[in-house]
Amino acid sequence: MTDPRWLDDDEKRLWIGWVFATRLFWEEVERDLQTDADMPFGYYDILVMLSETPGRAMRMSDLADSTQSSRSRLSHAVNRLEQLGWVRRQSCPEDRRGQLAVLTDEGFAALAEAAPHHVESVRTHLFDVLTPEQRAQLGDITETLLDHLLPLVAARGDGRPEHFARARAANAAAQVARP
Amino acid sequence: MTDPRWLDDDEKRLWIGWVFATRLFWEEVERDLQTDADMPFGYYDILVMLSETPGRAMRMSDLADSTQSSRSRLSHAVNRLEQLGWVRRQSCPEDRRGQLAVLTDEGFAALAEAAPHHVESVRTHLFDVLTPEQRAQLGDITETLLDHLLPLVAARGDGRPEHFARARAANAAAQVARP
DNA sequence: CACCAATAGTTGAACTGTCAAGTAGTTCGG
DNA sequence: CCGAACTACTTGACAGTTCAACTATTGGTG
Repeated sequence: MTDPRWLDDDEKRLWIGWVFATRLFWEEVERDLQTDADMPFGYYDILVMLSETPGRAMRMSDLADSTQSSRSRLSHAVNRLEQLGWVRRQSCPEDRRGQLAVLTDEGFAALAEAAPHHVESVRTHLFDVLTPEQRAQLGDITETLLDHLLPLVAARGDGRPEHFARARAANAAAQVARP
Repeated sequence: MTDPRWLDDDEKRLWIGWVFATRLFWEEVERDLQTDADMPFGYYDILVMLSETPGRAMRMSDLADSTQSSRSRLSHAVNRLEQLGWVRRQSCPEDRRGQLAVLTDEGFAALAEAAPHHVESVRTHLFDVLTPEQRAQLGDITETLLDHLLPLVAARGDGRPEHFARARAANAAAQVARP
């Protein structure tokens, strides 16, 4: 690599702040979720996505895409969720390669139990600490980052970005399951 | 839990943007580092921290604290790094419970090789896409988040926050090892 | 219609990280 | 100067992730 563009002091400060903030934030949220509901965020996210789909069922690929997950990861995750009794697999009528992941009543209940804690956690660690102005700015910034990141992911053909719209439209990952 | 404070639509949008942005960002950076240097960010971070310490050696606990790492995690990581020949353990003269992690020449070389790619990756996925104004705002926001998060971590007695200052003062994680 | 590429999903091995428990050395009160 | 409490670090089992390889099915194309 020729002539690396090293960071100057301001940039370093921002970088380190970003590293710590994002990583600590996720540690906190995952930790809360683990404590309150005994599930990792990735599983929570899957349950939410299913809970908000009509029929509470989704094709594996679609589910993978809308949860920022590789197919492999999702497959393993659904194995685990199936074993917990929260999700059930069902083969897809239209496409015999396909599988549907179906949220069970137990899964829905687990989610309904977890959701209020999780929302509280998200508020505590994100919304409550930011001013309205900062929220607006952060919204902008994440927009910008996503404009850069989503095409990258798309280019690798991982699937996913087509589904960001869907994930975004859905309540995805925070609001959920008011019974 | 009584009366959860569900997110409204704007908040949901921000939340989902934040989730995707932070997670995709880290996926990209970790992926780049894996591709270019065949190491996870956590290991890179350890090597950087060592490389910037006089003597290129550090107590395990200090190293853990300055890399956002539990002692256990660090211990495992150093096992791996030792096995790669990049770090060497050495028992600490002043405190016979203590261990020093020492960066080897091979470790330094691996870092020097990785660093330019990594900086480029960080620029590409973060700095280059943001306007100067957005950078300033993001700096502010991460500050704010850290003001909230660091005390939390501290309260759990994980160690760490005392060392944030140090990590910040050091070049930590991006600039590095101009030989 | 037969073939072949692309799609859907799974699996197992290797790796990283977490949690709880364990060892060893230090410090400090009585 | 003895023992209890604390600190430093390690370990082993386990959970989640990735990667590469594999099976089954579908959808063109000649």
